[in-house]
Amino acid sequence: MSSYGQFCPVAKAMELLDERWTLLVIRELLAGSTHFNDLRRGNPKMSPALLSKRLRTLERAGVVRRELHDGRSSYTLTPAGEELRPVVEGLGAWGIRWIGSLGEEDLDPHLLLWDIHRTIPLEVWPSGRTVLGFEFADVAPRIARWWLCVTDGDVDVCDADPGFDLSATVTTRLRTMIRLWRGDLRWPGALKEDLVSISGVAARDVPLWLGHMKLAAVERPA
Amino acid sequence: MSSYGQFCPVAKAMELLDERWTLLVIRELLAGSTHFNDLRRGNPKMSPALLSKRLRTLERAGVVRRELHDGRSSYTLTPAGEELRPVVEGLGAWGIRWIGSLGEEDLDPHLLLWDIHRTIPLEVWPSGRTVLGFEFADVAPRIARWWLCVTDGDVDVCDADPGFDLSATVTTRLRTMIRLWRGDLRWPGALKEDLVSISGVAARDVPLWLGHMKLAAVERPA
DNA sequence: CTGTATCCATGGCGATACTG
DNA sequence: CAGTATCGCCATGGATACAG
Repeated sequence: MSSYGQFCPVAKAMELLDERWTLLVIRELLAGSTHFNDLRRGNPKMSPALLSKRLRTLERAGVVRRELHDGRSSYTLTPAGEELRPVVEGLGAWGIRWIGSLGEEDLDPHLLLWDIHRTIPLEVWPSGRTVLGFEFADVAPRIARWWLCVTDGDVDVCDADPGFDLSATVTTRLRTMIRLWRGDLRWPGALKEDLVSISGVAARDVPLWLGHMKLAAVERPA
Repeated sequence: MSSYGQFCPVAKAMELLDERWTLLVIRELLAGSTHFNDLRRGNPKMSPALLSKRLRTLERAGVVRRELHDGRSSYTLTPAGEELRPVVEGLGAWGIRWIGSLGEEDLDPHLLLWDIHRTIPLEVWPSGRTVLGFEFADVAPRIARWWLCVTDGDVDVCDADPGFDLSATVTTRLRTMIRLWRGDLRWPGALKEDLVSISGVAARDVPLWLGHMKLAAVERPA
């Protein structure tokens, strides 16, 4: 966080915000994560030491507030931090418009399921228990199969078979599933071209159940 | 520019944009600078090697376009780069609202005059030549005196006496002048409290001539 | 669960000089 | 004017282990 030697407000903002991981931590807080390990789950490649350091810096800067509730610490955004929402959303909108290509290293199934799990449109899922399976064709067997268990408004991500009956199973390449989630690819077209297949009694409902990430709605450049 | 290992558009955007100086270079391009040395003037503490590297990275990313006009290279933003304007403006608005305190190292008179020189409201200046002097009380003598020469829509910054008659001279601390320029402080109050004094025949017009930086209009938190 | 403590390698970046 | 070239430091941050 060394100084740029400028009085310009953009420079002063960037002194705090342009350090590696910082805005991604804020993105997680904006998304509603409040606990240390949730923040880690949203940024799995960030070391805990560095996360701790970033949180402390943001707290000193008045962007993050740390509180202790029955021995558990929780992190929330102050009004100053909350005001970074348009900036982070603007960066996301820009990113999805202009950074189209994803490298292999960007395709993390855990991150995909974690993101799906927290923005899923629960209101369109049936009541009772619904289990949705994923099978990714092109990743290591150990992390190729995932389950989403939705039980009366509660969502769980499993990387091991929970044992319940499956309402449907989605089979595709991880890259394809991520492109669908990001809105780079549309469900009808992907199904028609056999880029993805859905089996099970509730196969027709899966696209509706999953939806897209919020930024998927951003228009793309012509 | 190492990868975050995430498909999230915010993360992909930050892979490119969170490197030191990058968004400040883009800020300069958004402000209208097109030549290498103009970009340097806007970021005087950035080494030319690093500026060169950043420009190349941004060009590869499709954000900056480099062109040669009669042997002079010029840099302009592509549509993708131009679309970063709301992000940079958002960061500036956030910065001026929430990062109030400026360190001594942020108070660069050259940067102040350079910024004034390019956003000055020429339409309210008289026709013919007008010369405005600055005297900063609290900086090293070598960089304490500056002149702004406005000649029929052309603005020049001088760090040596141009020799013309002065329409007015502004005398104040550099910090105070910067606070006025940023809109942290208002001219009437500063004059009344003798934080700044203006001498010369056109003394009354100086606040109007100078105006403020654009972000000065941003409302501050209560 | 919520972090701290250490260690270490890397390479980013600052400084300076120089060139066509 | 518009950059390259070179050098070397040190801080950043990645990895891992461990602790209250």
